[in-house]
Amino acid sequence: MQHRLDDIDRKILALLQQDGRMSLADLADKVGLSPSPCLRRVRIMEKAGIISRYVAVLSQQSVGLPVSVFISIKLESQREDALNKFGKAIARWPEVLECYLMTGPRDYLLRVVVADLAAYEQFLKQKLTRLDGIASIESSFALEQVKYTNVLPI
Amino acid sequence: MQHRLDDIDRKILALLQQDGRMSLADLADKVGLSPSPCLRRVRIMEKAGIISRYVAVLSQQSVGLPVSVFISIKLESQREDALNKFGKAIARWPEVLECYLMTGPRDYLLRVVVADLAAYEQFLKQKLTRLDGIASIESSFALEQVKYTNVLPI
DNA sequence: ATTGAAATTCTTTGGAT
DNA sequence: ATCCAAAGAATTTCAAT
Repeated sequence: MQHRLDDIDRKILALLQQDGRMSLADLADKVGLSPSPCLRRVRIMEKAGIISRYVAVLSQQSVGLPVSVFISIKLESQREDALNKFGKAIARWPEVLECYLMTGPRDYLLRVVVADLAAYEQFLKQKLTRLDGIASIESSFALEQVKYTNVLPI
Repeated sequence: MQHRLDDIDRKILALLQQDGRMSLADLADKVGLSPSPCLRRVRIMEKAGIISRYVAVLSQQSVGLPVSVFISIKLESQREDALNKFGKAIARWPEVLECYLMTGPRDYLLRVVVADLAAYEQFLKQKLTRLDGIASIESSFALEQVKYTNVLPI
């Protein structure tokens, strides 16, 4: 699973993180290879799971889902099965874009994306609060997305 | 800037969010169009900014950056120029993948990605705490990324 | 707005270094 | 491990509906 990345690999990753549809010819050119070894490297990194997937990133605004809500959740029990059960339930809901198990007083941190406050209320009432084992919920709203990138500082 | 999406558009977006490299032939087939009108729709949504970009998503683990830290920051002043200045400084640092201006007692919420605790300490000491105007900082660590997706529930 | 086919460009394979 | 060149796919354009 461990794979030693050299400078060319890192350059390929940096470029593909910025433009996942860059043509192989361009990519090869920019890293100083010809297309076939460049493709070879890309395929190796895909198979190794270094490149997980290629996706289109949409604008939340443009599709009518401008609101990000961060929800901190404390469970009644931190036993592993309780945590796992909760995690699985959460992961099924499409409104939840990110979910982290956290250190500190709160167990989970979620980023939930909705159209407006009414939709958020619906999510809370019809989904989140119907789960068993929640001790407390705390919500904060994002007024502005100042930065949002997938680019890892490799 | 407003663009009315029909069912086919939404289907295209759903598919491209899951696989940004799906071939046009496949995509067209799955939404019940021939390639050219399908491409037309994609191009329109790209130009309208609905599709912001195409990217490769990497595994944090595999590239040696397994740690996500959420940092809540309160500023001394919430004046617009103070907020903007802070936002711009934050956005420049590659360790910061996400940054939100928030409601409530904390002004900013950041997701910072690092290799380990030592790298986090470096980030704090050499970057974040050197900014003027910070009243307080609070960090929580993600033990596990339970869900992380770009797929918006359109 | 969509079709279907032609033209172009890109990806992918394989033999040679 | 990389290069070059040929083969195979895919994207993109355009005249017609």
